[in-house]
Amino acid sequence: MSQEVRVRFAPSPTGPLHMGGVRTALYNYLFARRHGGKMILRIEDTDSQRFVPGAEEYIIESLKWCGIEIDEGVGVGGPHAPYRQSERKEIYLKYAKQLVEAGWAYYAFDTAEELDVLRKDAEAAGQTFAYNYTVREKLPTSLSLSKEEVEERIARGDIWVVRFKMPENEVVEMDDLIRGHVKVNTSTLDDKVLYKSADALPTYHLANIVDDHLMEISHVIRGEEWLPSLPLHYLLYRAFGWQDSQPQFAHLPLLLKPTGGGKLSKRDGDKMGFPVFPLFWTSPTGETAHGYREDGYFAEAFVNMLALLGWNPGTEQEIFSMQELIDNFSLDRVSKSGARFQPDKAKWFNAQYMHHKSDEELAELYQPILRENGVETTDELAGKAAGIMKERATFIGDLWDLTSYFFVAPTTYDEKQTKKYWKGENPARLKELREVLASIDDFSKENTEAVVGAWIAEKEYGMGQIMNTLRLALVGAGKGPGMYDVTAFIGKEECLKRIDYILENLKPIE
RNA sequence: GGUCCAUUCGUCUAUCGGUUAGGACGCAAGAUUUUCAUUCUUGAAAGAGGAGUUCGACUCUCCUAUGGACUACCA
Repeated sequence: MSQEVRVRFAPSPTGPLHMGGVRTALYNYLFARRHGGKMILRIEDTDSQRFVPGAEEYIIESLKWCGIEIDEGVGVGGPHAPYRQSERKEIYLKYAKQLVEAGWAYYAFDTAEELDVLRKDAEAAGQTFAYNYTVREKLPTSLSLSKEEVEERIARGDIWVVRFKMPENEVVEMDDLIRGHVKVNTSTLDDKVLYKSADALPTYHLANIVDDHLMEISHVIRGEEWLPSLPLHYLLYRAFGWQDSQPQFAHLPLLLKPTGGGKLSKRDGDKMGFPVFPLFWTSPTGETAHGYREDGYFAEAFVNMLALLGWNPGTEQEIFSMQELIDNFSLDRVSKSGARFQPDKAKWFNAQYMHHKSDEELAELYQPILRENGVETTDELAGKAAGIMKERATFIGDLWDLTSYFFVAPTTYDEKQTKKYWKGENPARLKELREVLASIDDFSKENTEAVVGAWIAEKEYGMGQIMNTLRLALVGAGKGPGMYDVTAFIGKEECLKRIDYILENLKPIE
């Protein structure tokens, strides 16, 4: 690529960023890094009505959590600052006027209410109202009104908008890096609003093109929902005379609901029992939504899962670090069709990352949970316990259930296991085993296993009966790792204590 | 309704004209095991339909069907 790669992620702060947005950001980031380019974060807050306090901070924190680094933009600054469109307000009017003067746009004085009426009337007549070449010279616009009247209306403070003057019958030919060649006839398009005088702000279309141009964006990688407005954007580049430096476009397939039936939306999450947001979210009105982070997902697993939803490396590798994603990413391996999000797969990815964590990493993550449960222990022991059981866990939060008996002696016993093993000769045998254990000096896993194994063999006892009875005493249930993992972990003294406890406190089943 | 995009196992996907259509998740069975798991092995499971082009089509073209997006003074 001869030209410097500059991509942008340009969310609108209308609420928490959902996972589809995170994926768009991720693909932009991977593409930028892959080509040694820059990743820009621009906040598109041109809709004052829908602005949600806290959303911008949420977006920034989400990207940070995911490891998506911003080179330029809101929060980090850069040569094209400001990167928040509300702070660039004064830039856009000039460009809107430039378009009007060049005959590519015009003023329109309709009120929102008037347009609503026109739409309703058309609907009632079984038609669709389109603001386009068929009506723009009949409605109050600078195309139908005299120059004087237009100036007068503007001067006296009538509200107006600038609309793009969509050519009447022209085929726009476009190229998309993912979809290939696309053609659209402009007659099917309408005259989009580019600028609104009421709040002195541009709409997405104008702000987007102007900023992408000013910020020297080389590639626009965004969701497929923008594909229908691509012809307008092409025409805008042409109207401004910027077609030579126009960015290349790539429209990403959508993320669909697990059930099919539509794109994943902000409301789907809690309804279907999985998070749709990266981070926990509290809206200004107090509503909350689950987040992957708080639900126990590792950022690396979340990113890995998202990366593979709509892109694949062409090999059978599925586990990728961020660096591996960067090294392998390319837009031509992005699929064209929407990808249904599957919560089960997300869990699987998390489990994979869990299994590969070191004891040290696990200790750090697990300690807070141990403390919550009233356990004070060393990082070494926390990590060791987690390490023994990690392969059975999907989330860090699973570990407590899986390892609590390493730290806390059972005082109640699982009913099923009790009925099965706390009967017959087993209690007496456990007493014998206690003495065997008491005589062992080297309580390591290997030695204990050798001594106890030899004893069972010599006595010709049933391995299953002995071990499960011991398990009942030490764990309190029919679960857990190999018995000698437990004995070695809790140590001789604690072992004997737990055996004594069950012998004294649990009545054998007759 | 209109415009545009898409369509391989239930799901995510590989295949870039010639394959027994491969992998992963999930599911089922078996093996291992002192328990619960893990793990391992195996299995079931797909080219939407119809025309063409071609020696040959999942792959190219067209039609149909289905799904989706867009159709705001929202992004």
